[in-house]
Amino acid sequence: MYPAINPELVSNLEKLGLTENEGKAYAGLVSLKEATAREVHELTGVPRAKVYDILKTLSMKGFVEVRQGSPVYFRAVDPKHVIGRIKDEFFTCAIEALDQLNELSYEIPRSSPVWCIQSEWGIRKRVREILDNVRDELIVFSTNPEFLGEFESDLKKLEKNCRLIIIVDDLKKFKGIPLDFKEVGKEFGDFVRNLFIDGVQYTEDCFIIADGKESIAVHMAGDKREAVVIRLPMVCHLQKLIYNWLVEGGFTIGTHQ
Amino acid sequence: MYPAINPELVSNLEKLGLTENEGKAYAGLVSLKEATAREVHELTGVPRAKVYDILKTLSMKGFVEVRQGSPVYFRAVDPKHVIGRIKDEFFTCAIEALDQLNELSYEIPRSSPVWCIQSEWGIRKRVREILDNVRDELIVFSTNPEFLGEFESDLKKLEKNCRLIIIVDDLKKFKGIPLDFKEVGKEFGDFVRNLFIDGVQYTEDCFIIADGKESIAVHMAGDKREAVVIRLPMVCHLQKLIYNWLVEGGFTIGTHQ
DNA sequence: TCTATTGTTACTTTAGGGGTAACAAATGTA
DNA sequence: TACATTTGTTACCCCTAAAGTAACAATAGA
Repeated sequence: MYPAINPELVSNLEKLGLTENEGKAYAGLVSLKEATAREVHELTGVPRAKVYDILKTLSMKGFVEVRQGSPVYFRAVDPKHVIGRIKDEFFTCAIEALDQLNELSYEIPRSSPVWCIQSEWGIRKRVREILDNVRDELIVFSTNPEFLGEFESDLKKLEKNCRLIIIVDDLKKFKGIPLDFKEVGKEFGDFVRNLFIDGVQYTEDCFIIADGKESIAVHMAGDKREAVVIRLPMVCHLQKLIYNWLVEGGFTIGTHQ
Repeated sequence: MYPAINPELVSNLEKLGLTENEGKAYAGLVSLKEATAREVHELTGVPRAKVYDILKTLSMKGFVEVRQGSPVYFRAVDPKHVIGRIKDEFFTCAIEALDQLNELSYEIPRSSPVWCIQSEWGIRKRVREILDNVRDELIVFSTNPEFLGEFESDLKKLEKNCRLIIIVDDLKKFKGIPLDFKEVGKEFGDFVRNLFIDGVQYTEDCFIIADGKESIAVHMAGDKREAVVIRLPMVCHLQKLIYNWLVEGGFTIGTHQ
């Protein structure tokens, strides 16, 4: 059993670029002040056949001084100098790398965290995922009872587990769904039923905000369904807007069972 | 052939602790700003099967941000932050290692670069090595013609190739050796012939200074021969002392052929 | 439903570092 | 001078990490 060199020290020296045996040998020499290779081996456990090459490598790195003779004596260079040298080289390297990276014309992209999903199956799967991950609160807005009806069972479960708010444009359309609904004011209802963007009519099948963190907007663009997933920080803002609409816009409060 | 990421940049990032493929992927992302895994693969050449795990590893290290979706998009964290983080961790490690090394009670050893040789053959071999390595100047002092005579041929060669100064305590003793000698003053001669250290008589068979860099002192301690090899910086000082002795002490100048 | 793309897994190869045994050279002793 | 001991070196083996490839599973789009 070799008397241990502090394993943490060896680990730190490895992080600084030395191999395990180099770290042991150097630490051993620091401890012994001046020593033969055999003494370094006996203290540190570095194999005797390896210790000569390792000390030679350390010498070539400038971390160890050698006194030729038989036996050869080795002496550690002052740790302050060794660590200083390692730090300097690392710094030089870091600055150079930073310059090279900066030359790659780095710019933080400004695009918000938005993804488009264009397949029907993908949209439904993602909606279901979002519903599955709700913890505290879910806000739903819909103008399409057929689409919303697909998630009736999911929503029934959520009623029990979190604060569920479902807002629709027209209560009459959703009376076949056994859930509690709120209705937006007529003005807003008319607004969402008459959305045109670039000559294409949009209808908002579903807009969901989960826990104020993530939202998905499912809409028809012309005759193509598309979903957009949106994350922080816009979502919280949208959430507040919708709450405000609830309070200020005024709308018929009705429920169906 | 993949469009190369600057190999020097990759090498620098490796020195900073990233693997080769991690460095390539990170640099690729910095260059692309925001990209899919396939785009990173196409730019950098990192194998497509590897690139997902590598980007995930970089993400866990905090060097890359991930936007979930299909496909997943990746974005590089600002290099200034990444390199700053790496430097901070390295610094912490370096300081800790230095503290640990200092706890080993390191002291620069004060012993001068001196080695002892105790075998007759070793002494002769080392003297011969030193004579073989002379370039410009050799200073020899001796009180033992038998010992000095062993190196007559070596010294004859040196006469032609460098500045050779041989000083002896008594010219008469060395007349059988075909070399030019100088004789020390009587006072010094008496001194070296009557050296006692710890009750043991020392006789200086030979003292050699080669090129002002290395010296070997061969002496009898009692009835045991011993050699001491000495290196910088004391040697230059001794050399100057001897030169001064030559000039100031005054000694009979004689030569034998 | 089929095709293309994305993402993952399993396997192989290479290089570097660590360990051991044995040998050559040097030193010390009788 | 010969022998024993110590010093210093070489050859070989093993393991791990990283890199590369082929194939498969999952997902998205038409």
